Amino acid sequence: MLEITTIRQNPEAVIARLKVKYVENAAEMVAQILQYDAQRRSLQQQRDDLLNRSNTLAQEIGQLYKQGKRPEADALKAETLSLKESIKQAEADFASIDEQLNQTLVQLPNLPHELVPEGATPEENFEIRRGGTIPALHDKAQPHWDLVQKYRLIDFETGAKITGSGFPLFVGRGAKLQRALINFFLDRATEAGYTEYIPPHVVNHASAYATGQLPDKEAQMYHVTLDDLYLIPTAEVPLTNIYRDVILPESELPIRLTGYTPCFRREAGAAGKDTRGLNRLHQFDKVEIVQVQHPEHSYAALDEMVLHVEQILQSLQLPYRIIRLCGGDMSFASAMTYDFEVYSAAQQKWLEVSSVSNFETFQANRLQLRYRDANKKNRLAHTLNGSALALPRIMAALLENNQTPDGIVVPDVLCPYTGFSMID
RNA sequence: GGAGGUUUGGCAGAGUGGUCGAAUGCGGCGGUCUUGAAAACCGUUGUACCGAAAGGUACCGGGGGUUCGAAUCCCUCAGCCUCCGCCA
Repeated sequence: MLEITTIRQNPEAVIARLKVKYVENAAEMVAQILQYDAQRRSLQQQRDDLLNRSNTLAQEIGQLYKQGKRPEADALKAETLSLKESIKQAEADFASIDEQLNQTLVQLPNLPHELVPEGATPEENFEIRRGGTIPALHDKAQPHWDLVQKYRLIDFETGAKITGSGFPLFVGRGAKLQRALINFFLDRATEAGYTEYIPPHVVNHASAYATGQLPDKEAQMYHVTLDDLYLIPTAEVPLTNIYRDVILPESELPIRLTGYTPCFRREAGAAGKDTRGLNRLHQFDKVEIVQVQHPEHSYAALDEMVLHVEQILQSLQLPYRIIRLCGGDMSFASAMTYDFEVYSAAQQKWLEVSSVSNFETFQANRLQLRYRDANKKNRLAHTLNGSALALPRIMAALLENNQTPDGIVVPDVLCPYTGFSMID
């Protein structure tokens, strides 16, 4: 959520920035917000004046009672009766406009950073660089969904039987390889200074709201209605919410967190689209990295996170490319996002395996995550997060790219984790 | 799941219908003293919104109610603790 003061101080700049994200009705929304804001302030003044009068009267009545002046006190009570009605009305008016202001405000996306390229579709994203080499596969190379069957690594059918499609069942060396990747990613993150957490996999309404999953993306989450809890779509939600309603001493910044969790996504409306094999699942594993940063250092931190992810891909020897998303392709809450894609050689496709974003104060504003600066002023911190990394598509690319006529070669860095160097 | 207790400022802890945004202690910050530090002493020390300012308003776990007036009384929800039950 944008800060109301930013909009109040420079509405034109806000509208101009939102154009980069192709928000068509930005001008209308901003105008609406400014109008609500003005109304809200005037209504607060009215309400506060009435409350002030009521407080004064109550005090006077108390004094009069104390002095034994009952009749005088009772006379004053008469005024408070009508005052009560006005206060009730004033409070309702204020609450209603406050609610409307908030509802409009949460619908406004974050402002993109000035380096974000203008563009509406993924075609207009900006490729930063590439790394690794695309392997030349042998004649009988297969896509991963055939490989996992051939070597009995993942059983999609039984997963579907137990739960439904998109819930894979990992088996034997497939399970071991998955666990190896999780441990490998976590070790890289903790070596880079991230503190490891194992958070709850289910969150309440307040947490889902604070990181922006609610109210807009409710359909993306599995909802446990009996307890009004949500299965996490990403570890970002519980990890970032550790710092909800927190004021940090400036000296504690930056904060670096990591955690492995399964992620649950309903993917409503995505049925049939790239859903073969591991490409798109309802449950998948991911290691997430999160940073809480001083505003002055958040973009350096973003670069650092990009480098972190890049080095992991390099050590796995996967061909990758890094893309800076254009305004139209960026998420609602992000000010700048880098996507990582790896090349899945048998599918002959680039697959998104990580997304690293700086949210600046957008998320912190909802979280009420602040730090106390040198002048003892509380300021919103910057939050960043990224996948490091999402497992399924890494697994898909590894299996496809490393297949040989004799079996699938396990990358060197993973062998200590798997205990085997070849799947045959 | 049942019974009881509890939830107050960074922490500890008082307050049980009016002058309480809230005593006191610790911690923090500033100062005096000191070559420096400690100790001692003095001062200061919550958050948010409105306002040019003066000042105003709200917040004592969340929500609602009683009352002219609620941290204090009532209802309700949640967290924590203890005992019982169940259980990995």
